[in-house]
Amino acid sequence: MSNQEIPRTRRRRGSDQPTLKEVAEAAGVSAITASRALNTPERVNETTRQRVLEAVERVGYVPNLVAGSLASARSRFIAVIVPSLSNTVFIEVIRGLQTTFEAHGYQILLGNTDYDIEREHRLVRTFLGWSCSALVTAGLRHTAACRDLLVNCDKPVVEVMELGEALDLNVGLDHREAGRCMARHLLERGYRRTVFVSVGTDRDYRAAMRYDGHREVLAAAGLDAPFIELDQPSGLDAGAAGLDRVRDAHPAAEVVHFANDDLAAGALLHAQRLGLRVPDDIAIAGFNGLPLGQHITPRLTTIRSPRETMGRRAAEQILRRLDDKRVSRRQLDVGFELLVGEST
Amino acid sequence: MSNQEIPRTRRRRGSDQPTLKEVAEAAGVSAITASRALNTPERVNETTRQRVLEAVERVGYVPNLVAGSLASARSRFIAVIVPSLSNTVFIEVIRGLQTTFEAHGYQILLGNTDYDIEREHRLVRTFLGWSCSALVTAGLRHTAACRDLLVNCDKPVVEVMELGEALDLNVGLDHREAGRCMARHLLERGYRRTVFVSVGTDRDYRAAMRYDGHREVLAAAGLDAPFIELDQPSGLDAGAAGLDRVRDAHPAAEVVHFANDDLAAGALLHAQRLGLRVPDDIAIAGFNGLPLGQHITPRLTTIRSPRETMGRRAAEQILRRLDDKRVSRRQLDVGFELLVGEST
DNA sequence: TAGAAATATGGTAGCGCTAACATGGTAGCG
DNA sequence: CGCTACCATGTTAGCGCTACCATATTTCTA
Repeated sequence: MSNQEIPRTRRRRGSDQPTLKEVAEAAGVSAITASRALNTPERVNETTRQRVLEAVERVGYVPNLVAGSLASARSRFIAVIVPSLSNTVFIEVIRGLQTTFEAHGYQILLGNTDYDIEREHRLVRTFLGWSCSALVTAGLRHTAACRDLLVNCDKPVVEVMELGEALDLNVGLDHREAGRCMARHLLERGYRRTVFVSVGTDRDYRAAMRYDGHREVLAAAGLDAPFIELDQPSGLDAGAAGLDRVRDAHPAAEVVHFANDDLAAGALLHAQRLGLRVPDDIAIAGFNGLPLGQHITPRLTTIRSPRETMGRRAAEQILRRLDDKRVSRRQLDVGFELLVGEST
Repeated sequence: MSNQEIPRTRRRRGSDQPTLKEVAEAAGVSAITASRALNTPERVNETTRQRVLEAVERVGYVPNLVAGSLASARSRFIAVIVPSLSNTVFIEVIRGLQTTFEAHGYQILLGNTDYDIEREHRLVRTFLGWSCSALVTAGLRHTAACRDLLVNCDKPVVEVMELGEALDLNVGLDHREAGRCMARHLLERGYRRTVFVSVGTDRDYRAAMRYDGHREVLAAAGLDAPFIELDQPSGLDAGAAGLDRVRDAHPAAEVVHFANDDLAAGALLHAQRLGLRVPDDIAIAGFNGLPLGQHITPRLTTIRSPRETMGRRAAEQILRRLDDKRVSRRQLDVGFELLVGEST
């Protein structure tokens, strides 16, 4: 029969980008040598390497990293999972991670949980599907299934922000102690009637931990520690509203301990507008140590958290682990610093 | 011979994670059916689909997205390239992109150029190597090689922030016009002696464009438009320093037009500390419309740029393009809004 | 100078998945 | 009833790269 079934090759090149094979042909070497010239240059002869690099230029080769990852079963991705991009705190941690990792040739895969641990779980699955080299996630609270994935994935996992019972590596600070620290400062200053103001402690549970520390210290001094939770997103507006709420519900309050500097600064600026004298009429304290607080008059008393450092340290721990140098301490306390301004 | 060369299969499973094949076996179907059950559920029988999903649960399958991308020649990555993570402006654009893309099942691959277009070029290469579905990059300035890559990659490319001669899609605002707008406002208010203060215009060239607009309007009114460039990173500190520089170099200045709100707010807070009356002793204007400016007394006159919206619009354009619905306008002006406070 | 060790390169076989084509069964229609 | 149309599923062949092993050549060592 003249019309035989020709099992014609089914070509389905993804694109018409040149491949490593074409580079190899252009350089007159095998594909594997071309691969080595690009990835482990010390394992090929210098002149060969030059020929390959030249061929890369000539044909306009862009390595297909997807194929490389599949073949080598590792990518150069670092999964970074944060609860929010609206909070400077996480941005700065990301910056620390990003700077360190990018310098070592790793890419950040950014995920945002919106404070939902189910979403965290889904993101972890996705990122593991990308064979990421390591994962960084904010906080110690996860769904059970997510914990399983993280424990069994056999990759470095860093939980950042707070300290505690971690899955693998842990870089953060002790929020309860930070709360205690500020409360002690307030007592030293002679304040007795405090109010702690926070937003959404179900989401920002670290704020709740700081409140716990605060309350503990006041309780030890035989004092009450009233608490107000605002039902709006954190920000300067919320801080202003918080101050109003305090003046309404606790007219005799001497000092307001805000869960973060955005709230505290909002309150401070609002106090200015209302013509209240800070700290004489009402004292104000915050948490985070944002630059803004140090520019307002009076300067805000707050606690500086080393956010960018936290990101850098986390990245360093991971890099060390990936280099297979054992990581000495699995838990790293980055500490904090009380900044005393004139607002208390 | 009893000791034949057994060409033993060299197994080199990347991990001991279950694969789709194992899921398929557990469900009693072929691999491709399992694949379809997960990716195109409408193409399999409902009961089959259920069996597959159940098998996925049972064996604890996590899809290998790297393999999937290689086979299908597309990933669900969107490359996002920004010059800095220290600037709220880019963060908010990223937030807009992130929210929209994550809702459609795309992952953000984040790159930071640190205002270096060579680094941008390298990032573009890397991201193309990951078969990203689309690229978003800040600004219209690229190296020639980078332009080539972007033009020839046959993927949606959006240049955000400013408007102009774009490679593909373009979402942004007219910075020169924003500069003009503020300058006109200042003239209307009766100010004649202005100073424009900026930082690193070689990097933040959009600030330079705003200055161009500012100068143009003043020149049309026959007025000089002195300019001061600070050599420190933008921030409240720099704003304070900027105000000092102006008072030193231009003691008769009536108004300072700052390149952004961080600088302007820093100056405003510094003026408070110095006991200067704003706007009577010196008026202050900014750009961006950050919340901070609206909380300071007097409120900052500034221009609100729709940053998160810019990200969202860019994402929508890309999604439409990926769905192959032709995108009507390739250039999208998101506009801006003059916010008049009491600082001018 | 033989033998070991190091260096440089190549051939082959996958990595885990999906596109393309093939097949068998059921429904629709004149 | 024969035809097409469609649906559900399977078979095969890659996607582009690198791990693993093998081989050839050079250098070093005893």
